[in-house]
Amino acid sequence: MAAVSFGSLAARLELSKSGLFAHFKDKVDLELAILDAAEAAFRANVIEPAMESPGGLARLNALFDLWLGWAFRCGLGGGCPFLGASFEYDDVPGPVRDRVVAVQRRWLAFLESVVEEAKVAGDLSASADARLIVSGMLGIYLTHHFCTRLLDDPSATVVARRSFAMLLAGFAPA
Amino acid sequence: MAAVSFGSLAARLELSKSGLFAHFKDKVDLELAILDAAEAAFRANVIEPAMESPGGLARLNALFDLWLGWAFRCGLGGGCPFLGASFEYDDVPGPVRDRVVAVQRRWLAFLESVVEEAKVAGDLSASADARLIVSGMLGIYLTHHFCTRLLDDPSATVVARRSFAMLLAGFAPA
DNA sequence: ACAAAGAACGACCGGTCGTGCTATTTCTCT
DNA sequence: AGAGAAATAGCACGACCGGTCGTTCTTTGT
Repeated sequence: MAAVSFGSLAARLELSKSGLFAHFKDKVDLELAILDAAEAAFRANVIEPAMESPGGLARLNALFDLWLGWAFRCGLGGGCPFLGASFEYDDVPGPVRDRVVAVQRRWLAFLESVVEEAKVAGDLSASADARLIVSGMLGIYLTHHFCTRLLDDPSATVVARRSFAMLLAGFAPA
Repeated sequence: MAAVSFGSLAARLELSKSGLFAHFKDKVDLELAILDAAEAAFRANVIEPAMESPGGLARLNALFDLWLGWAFRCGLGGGCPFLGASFEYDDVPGPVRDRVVAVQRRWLAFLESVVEEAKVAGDLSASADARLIVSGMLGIYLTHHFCTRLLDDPSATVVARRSFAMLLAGFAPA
């Protein structure tokens, strides 16, 4: 978020800096709007397409596939905006951090609910710890982001998919 | 790294801003020095203690335990400096990013070598993919950092340990 | 005793940041 | 066509940024 400023944004929009203030009264207002837009993009490009898969394991697989690299696919050159904001604001109290926390918690809770669906459908062991599975998925996503963007590792996506397969294999139904 | 500036650092050190320039000629010089110091702390508080464990799986376990939350244990209030720098500089070319990349690559390669040791010692399946294991460990570390610092999740450490146990269980010797 | 070196100082520079104020333009609705 | 609202522009502000300057003070080696 530090990458975006009124000055630079106005220049890129070919608009005066003060003209932007007609739309965003504040810096935090701007940042919250960015998060809103990112959330809408995430919903449209990850959640909604996955909703066409039947609930349970199929949907979980679809969510994982769509989650991986979604920002890149949306043309967001800066990587996942939620991850960026998460690491930038994990130390900075305020409404922006609160929003980021809320978004992340909601997303993880949603993933957990899909895992629970897969359990009742018999696609995953009834004794599987949904929390552990979602935590594992988050780890794979974080690692993929890390290895792709920082380390330029071309095999990151392959490794991520294999990791996910192994994760689920550990919770296969009895 | 954006959190540290010559002005703020000088104030905290009760020293004039220009006095700092006698020690660090540049902003990047300062940042590289910070990374050096962080690396020394990491070596002293994670790697060296783990070297007292016998090589192989025991050392891998020690490394994991010492890795988790090492920054907090060292009094680094801002979380793992390498993670912060990684996400801050994954987009910013230059000597700082290069250094961060080098540090991370070296650390992951080192972890991989310990996994290989555990394989030849028979503590892990000979067919285990070291890359996959290290990637899993990184994911658990990232998730732990994320859940601890952003989400204030008190169960993050327990989940991390269980995830690690499950990860290794997937590669148990035949 | 004296010179060289290092550390610290305060003042200052150009630049960018977020943010306010006051026009002016442009659009919309009667 | 004209009134009123919305959007945009221009300008200035104080704060902070990284960085340079010349100057002092202290230490150290000879």
